[in-house]
Amino acid sequence: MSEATEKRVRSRRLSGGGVKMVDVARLAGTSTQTVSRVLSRPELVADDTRKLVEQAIRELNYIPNSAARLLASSVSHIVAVIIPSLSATVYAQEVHHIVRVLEEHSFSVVIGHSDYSELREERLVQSFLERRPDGFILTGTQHTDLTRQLLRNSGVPVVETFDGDNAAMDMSVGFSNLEAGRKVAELFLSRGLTRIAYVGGRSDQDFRSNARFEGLQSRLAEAGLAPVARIELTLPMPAGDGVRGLDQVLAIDPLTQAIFFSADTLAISALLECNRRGMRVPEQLAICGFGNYDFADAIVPALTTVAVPFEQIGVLAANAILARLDGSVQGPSQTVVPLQLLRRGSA
Amino acid sequence: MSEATEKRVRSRRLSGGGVKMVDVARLAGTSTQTVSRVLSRPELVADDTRKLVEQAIRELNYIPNSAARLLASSVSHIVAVIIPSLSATVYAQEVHHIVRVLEEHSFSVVIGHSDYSELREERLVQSFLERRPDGFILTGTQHTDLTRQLLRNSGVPVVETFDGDNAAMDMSVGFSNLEAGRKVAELFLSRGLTRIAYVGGRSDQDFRSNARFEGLQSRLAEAGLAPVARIELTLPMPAGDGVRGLDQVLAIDPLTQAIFFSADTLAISALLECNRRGMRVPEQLAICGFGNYDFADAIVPALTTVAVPFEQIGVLAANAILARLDGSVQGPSQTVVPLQLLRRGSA
DNA sequence: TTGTACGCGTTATCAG
DNA sequence: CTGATAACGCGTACAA
Repeated sequence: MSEATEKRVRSRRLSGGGVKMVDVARLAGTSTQTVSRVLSRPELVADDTRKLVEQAIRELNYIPNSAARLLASSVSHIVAVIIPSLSATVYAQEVHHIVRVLEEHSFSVVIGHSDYSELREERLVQSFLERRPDGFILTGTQHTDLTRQLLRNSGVPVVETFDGDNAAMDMSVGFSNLEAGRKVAELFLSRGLTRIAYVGGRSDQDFRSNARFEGLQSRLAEAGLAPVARIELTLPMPAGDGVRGLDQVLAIDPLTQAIFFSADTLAISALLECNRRGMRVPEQLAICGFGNYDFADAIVPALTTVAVPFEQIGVLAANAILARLDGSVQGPSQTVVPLQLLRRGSA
Repeated sequence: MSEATEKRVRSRRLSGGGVKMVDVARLAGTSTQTVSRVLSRPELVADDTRKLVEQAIRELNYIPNSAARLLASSVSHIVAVIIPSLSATVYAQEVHHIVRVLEEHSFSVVIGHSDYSELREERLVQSFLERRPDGFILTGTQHTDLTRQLLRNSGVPVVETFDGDNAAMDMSVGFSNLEAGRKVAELFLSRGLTRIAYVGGRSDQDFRSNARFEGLQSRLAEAGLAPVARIELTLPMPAGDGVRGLDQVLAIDPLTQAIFFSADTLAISALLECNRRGMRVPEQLAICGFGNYDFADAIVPALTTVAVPFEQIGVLAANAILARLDGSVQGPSQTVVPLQLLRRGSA
């Protein structure tokens, strides 16, 4: 390989044009230290020197190397986010707002899918830890022991989201899934409905859905109702699974009066299927969803559902990390955001 | 600060427990080089030594520092992905599959939102470049000059997605938006519809929507039809905007026979609104969407739409980066994935 | 198959 | 306000 070729390859890999801080310093006639200061704490540099440096930076198209910065300063400006899947609107929404907030504070977000598996989450944590993130945002409070140990050991701020019922390792921003279930139970009870079913994710995959079921179940039991039928779907659940859930419920009890679906996607597809079959909603079958997604109030009848403030969760989670990093907040914290039952046409 | 406290703080920030390769080497009784080899090319190490090292790694909970690795090897194992917004299902889906594929190859994905702005994209590129990513995946082919220059200069593989009509800077994986428009025009023509409207994003924001409009318009013009009415909505467009688009179209021409919406979300909400108003679809008004989202075929009448293989786009984009990185593919490339018009009930 | 010496690009420390 | 020097933790090249 000729020297020229080698140089080209090298600079390509470096992908910074090969220009580094020394080059800027040389051109500006200062030391690298001053360049560094202009970049991180410009107020400490004399105006003239600063302008000289800034000029040199532009001229050379200098792009700092964050790896070198991390190595020297042990601050990565990275926040690692692990969610079950980006194809579920819920999590996509949450991440959207996390990214939005963190971008404003010049943090980068690296993202990973646990695919609803604690083990995959563990592997991701392990691999993300190599990047020395300044914060972690996880989903739920269910993790392997190793995950907990790794995280605790690393000392990185951790926010667990979507679960306000269980204790968090560090910080948490979530809502009470138990309460969601109870709210829906109340609704059904207030309408005098007694033959009730629940459709959600598999109990070994979706722990937060479990809590919603528990809430529903326990409140109904308090009212003296028989245990509700429960259908467990394998995650991820495409919208069409709502129809399958509906069919399984009706197979168990054709006279079922109400179904609580663990996600609006399921509820909507079930409701539309009822329309198609001529089953009257809510008279013949009441349907309640969870999440208040797009179209929940556009379909006919409009979907009764539990509104979850996904945006707020994302924003608060990001802020929790930021607050811990800038030192304005110190200890653990547990934030529970409110849910709202939206009574519309379907239940 | 006591020495102990100082040490604790330090190790917290390092978030790797402070254990480094030398520590592992020391415990295993080898050199760091051997540890390094065990991590990257285990086959070059004798079985016994390897086991010793692996044992030491476990015992110390050693977590490699990717910044140091990058600094020494100039490989970051990071791919930067920039999309307009994660709250649009399209992009969330695409990213989902990008992440899925890249995770399998132990690449991390950092993600950013351009918010449909070239300038914000430019700033993101600038900031991501500091991390020396091994690849970039962008959306569309519309970028600022600086973005192009920065990217070209860096030598990083770049994939532009969602636009198969325009020339790419390096590689591209997309579909023809022009063709999408033409396909829909054909459909309307075949049904003898002549008063046609288009509802999409603002022309200065959504360039790919522009192309769909062009395709529609030009094909209709070829058939001798008058220019179609065009409604421009400001991005991001919540689903409810479909109704606003519908209203604006009807305000311009109450006798409009067909509308092509630039996204299914808009089309679905408009269609449901038509149902509510008692406007018969497609007899009175034909509706065609774009994207084939969830519920497109669950509503009544089922939505006629253009199916876009978002998953395939994500997978191909990720693979394009990977192929370039492992050297199996060298030059630029332009991949166009096929679209499919799904004729269903609404048009 | 393993070890040694050095460089990667930046920031912290401390002196001036 | 600025500069010299020493880390930061790992991979590469080369030698053994």
